[in-house]
Amino acid sequence: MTLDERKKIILESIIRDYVETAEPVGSRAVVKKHGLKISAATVRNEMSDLEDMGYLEQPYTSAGRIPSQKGFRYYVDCMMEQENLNDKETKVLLQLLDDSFQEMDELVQKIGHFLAQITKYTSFVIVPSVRMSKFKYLQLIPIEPGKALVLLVTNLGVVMHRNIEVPESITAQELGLIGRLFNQVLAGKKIEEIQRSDLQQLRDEMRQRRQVIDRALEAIESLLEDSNEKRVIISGALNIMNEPEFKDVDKLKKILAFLEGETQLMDMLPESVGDEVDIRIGQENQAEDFKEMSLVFAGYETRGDQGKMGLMGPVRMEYWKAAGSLDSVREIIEEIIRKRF
Amino acid sequence: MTLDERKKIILESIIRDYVETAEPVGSRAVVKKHGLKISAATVRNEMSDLEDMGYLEQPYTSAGRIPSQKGFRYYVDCMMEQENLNDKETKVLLQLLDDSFQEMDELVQKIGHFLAQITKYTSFVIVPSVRMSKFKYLQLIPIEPGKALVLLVTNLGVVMHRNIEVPESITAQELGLIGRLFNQVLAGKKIEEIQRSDLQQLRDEMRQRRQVIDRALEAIESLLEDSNEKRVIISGALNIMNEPEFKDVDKLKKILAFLEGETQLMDMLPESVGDEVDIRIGQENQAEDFKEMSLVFAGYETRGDQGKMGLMGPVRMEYWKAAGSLDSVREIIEEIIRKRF
DNA sequence: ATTAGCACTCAATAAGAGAGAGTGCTAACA
DNA sequence: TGTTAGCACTCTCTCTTATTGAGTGCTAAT
Repeated sequence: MTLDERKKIILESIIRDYVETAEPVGSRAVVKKHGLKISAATVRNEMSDLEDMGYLEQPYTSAGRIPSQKGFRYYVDCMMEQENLNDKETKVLLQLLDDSFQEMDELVQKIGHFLAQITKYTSFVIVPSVRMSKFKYLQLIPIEPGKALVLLVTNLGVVMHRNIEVPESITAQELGLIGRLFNQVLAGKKIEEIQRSDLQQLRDEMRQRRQVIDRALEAIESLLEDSNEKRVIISGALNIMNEPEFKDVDKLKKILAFLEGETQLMDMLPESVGDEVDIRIGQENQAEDFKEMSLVFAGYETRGDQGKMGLMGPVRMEYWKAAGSLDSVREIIEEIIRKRF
Repeated sequence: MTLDERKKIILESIIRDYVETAEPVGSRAVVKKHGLKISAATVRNEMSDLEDMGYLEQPYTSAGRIPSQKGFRYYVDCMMEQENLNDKETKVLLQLLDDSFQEMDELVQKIGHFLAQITKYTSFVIVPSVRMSKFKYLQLIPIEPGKALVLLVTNLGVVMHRNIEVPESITAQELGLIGRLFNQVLAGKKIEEIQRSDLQQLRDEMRQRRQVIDRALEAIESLLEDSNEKRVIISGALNIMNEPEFKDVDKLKKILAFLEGETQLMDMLPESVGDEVDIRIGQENQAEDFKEMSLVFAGYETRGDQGKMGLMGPVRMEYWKAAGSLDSVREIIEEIIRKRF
């Protein structure tokens, strides 16, 4: 389905206007705004056509028109030009990331903040799963009699730790030895591929310290579970409150509650995101409480798992800016990740 | 200033009613609710007196009365009986804390959740500062050529880590040695008391590795800064949305924005909290954006620094429940902390 | 195909009319 | 002297009823 040039101009004009003002747009406004050489009556006819085609709708007889979700979809698919970060914004981002950050989590936090701030929408960033990164180093550190610390470092620099109980009789040397053996066995393995069976031989060799090995493995498993849960970082949630469509507290509550249950957001996203920025408009979203929101998201590649990031706003959203920002940010941070990790 | 018995009953009755319904309370309602043996007219006279004294106010001529902030203050100071956790709630809490938690942060997170859930208010918990805990263990772990990990464990089990750069030439043995020397020098010292000068001798002895020692110190310092920033954990912020006084989005926004800037909340609290649960009603709060909220908070003692926790809600708040819950929770977690740390 | 003109529609706002809850005052009463 | 019944009065809330104005859809002329 393709529209003739004039209809496109009118549709775009209405979308731009509506996104800006959140008010229905009338035929006169369309003519004035774009200084069109045609009369309001002509525009009215065209608008009527566009409504019949489903791209516009009328809140009530004889109000102006607002773009339907189908209208936004058409615009996004066939007409929209992304608006990437401008020089100033890019500079801000680079400066932000220039300060040394310690690990992925910190980087990702900063990205989230930046996106929310620049677009005035709500951002989310999903930290690439530790599961996909590679085992680099493990150490068992005696803390006090009967207690030790399992320390795990991956190729992405993520450090995780957990306390375990060990027999009081065990010596620092022994713990050190066990750690080194772990390292030998697991070196370079993907974290998610670590299996108890990998350590079967080790377990057999060290009969009397089998318990410690098991505890360490349990610790690793529980670390992975924990780091799975906390993978979504949301910024600028309060920006939603500035949108007139959410001046109603009950609507607002639904959205914020939805965001609080972070897994719900994750569940809406596809397993893996392609090269393009992806857009979900209103009803296209699965979750019932999210059908008045739009979602713009993209993936970013890391050594290991793919990360995801995105922006959320009302259906009346500046898709061009959101998509463009994500695209620019992706490029910049993929570059940084390549260098750093 | 003390009130006669009947005025007290009437004040309490109005407070209880108003807290429950958020509506002005009339004289008839007071009589009915408490099955008083006096007439509505008499109550009206008493209410008029209470208004003159400043404990009640009228939204407009010939509406019912609502308690003034001064009224709440009087009630809280002179009449209120705390309502501690009941058996069921206590059981829930104990069960929640029964699962092994790894560190203070996790414990505190759970407490926060619990408080918010049980009271339907917004909770905050301030994690005791790492500064006050004691140095227990430090290790320098070689990660890859030119990079090492500084690992710091305190007596409260807090583990912090940070990457530093080291000369490529340095060996694992050397790093281990430096770590051990750090341990000797710093053993048992309060974290906040660690000074560069403590390590002067060490620096002198190890001329050619001075740089590594400096880097490690810098890492420790930056760790402390980081852990200072993130000390407030807020739960149940969305509960505020259920209060009718915040059905207006702008008011809501102010409060939520206030909570987002976590230091603002911390700045309102006294340095150190006494034995009693403390209550700040409405205007008594310093912060401009918080003058329509009330704050109920208490300290909890740990080995080292004092932690704080509290509940926030509208002025029309169930102070008895909030204060009682905090008191009970304090008792329970201080017990746990004594055992665990 | 385009446009000017005009009647028509419907939300938003304002103004007015009860209704109802609750008070304050007065006068009677224990 | 404290308590109470009775009643007029006040003020919000809600429900109607105009009024306004933006914007459309249709018709007829260009």
